[in-house]
Amino acid sequence: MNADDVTKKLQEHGCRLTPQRRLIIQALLASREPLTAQQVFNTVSLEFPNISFDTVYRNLGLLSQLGVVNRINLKVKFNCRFEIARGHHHHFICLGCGSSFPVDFCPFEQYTSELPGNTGFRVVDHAFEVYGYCAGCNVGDSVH
Amino acid sequence: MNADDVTKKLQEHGCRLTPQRRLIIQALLASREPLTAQQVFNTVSLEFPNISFDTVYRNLGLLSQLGVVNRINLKVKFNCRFEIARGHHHHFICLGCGSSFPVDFCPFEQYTSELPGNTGFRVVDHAFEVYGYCAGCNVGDSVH
DNA sequence: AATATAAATAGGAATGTTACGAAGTAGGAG
DNA sequence: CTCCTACTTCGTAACATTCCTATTTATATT
Repeated sequence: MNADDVTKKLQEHGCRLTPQRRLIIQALLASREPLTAQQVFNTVSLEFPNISFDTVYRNLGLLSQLGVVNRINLKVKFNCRFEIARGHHHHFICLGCGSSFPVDFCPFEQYTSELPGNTGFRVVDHAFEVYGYCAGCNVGDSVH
Repeated sequence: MNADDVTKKLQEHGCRLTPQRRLIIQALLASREPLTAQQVFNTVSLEFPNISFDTVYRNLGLLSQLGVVNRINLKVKFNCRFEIARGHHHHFICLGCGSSFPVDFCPFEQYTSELPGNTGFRVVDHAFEVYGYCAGCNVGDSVH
């Protein structure tokens, strides 16, 4: 998934390619980690100071719907993160510093193969996240 | 995990059993679905009209830390849900109506067995969620 | 190149979730 | 019964996300 793929997908759905949208896509493409809406906003603001939060959220929502961006909800905070869909994968999230690392293992096939027959459910998405502490953050957690 | 187990766990950690706390636990125990903080608040408010949101959040956080409650972050909305920890399981979440159904399949063992050796990560938690539409909500989703 | 129009934007206000600090309250050990 | 400390309430605030409306603009079509 590169800039052209995204552009094509937008055109297919009659969506326009505004400078704001282009910059949002660029920010996601340039990042090796999933970004929060705030982070996208910050990045785009550098080149486009007047962009509004609404625009960022609207576009992240649109791109997610088009399937060119993955929306990830983490246990860490109550905000989600977004990343360009480049090959299906999941995430290890460090509870210490918040950084995330790709996890190639995907449980979905095994899940569907073990799924009992006609449940009436239509599955469209899934999430698998692993939480813990990365090498730099290996500190204990305690109550109180 | 029943009311006594929770009580014992609280005592073990020097935590008191206030009426508010008791009602919050009761609400979670009585529900077959994970509840949002708002839903817990609503339920408890019926018997304890003066309870504050802060108390609800503080207690849900504490109970999660003690491991008697699972905190679940869903892709659906940016709020989390809480449920009494009764046997490890995951969730199918309906994108139409928001209801959730238990999923017994857990990918964690397979994940750890396939995990390459010394990564420096210390894993403490994981999440697996399946999203789709339940029998009652089987409608398409479209852009625009 | 000019035009029309549907789509997209900015800006601000609104909504919803979660957290924090201070001051008072009460559970339960002794 | 007393005391200590955990706990609660209340107000406030931080933060994420969405809604509203007037305005602008990308792009297809002339």
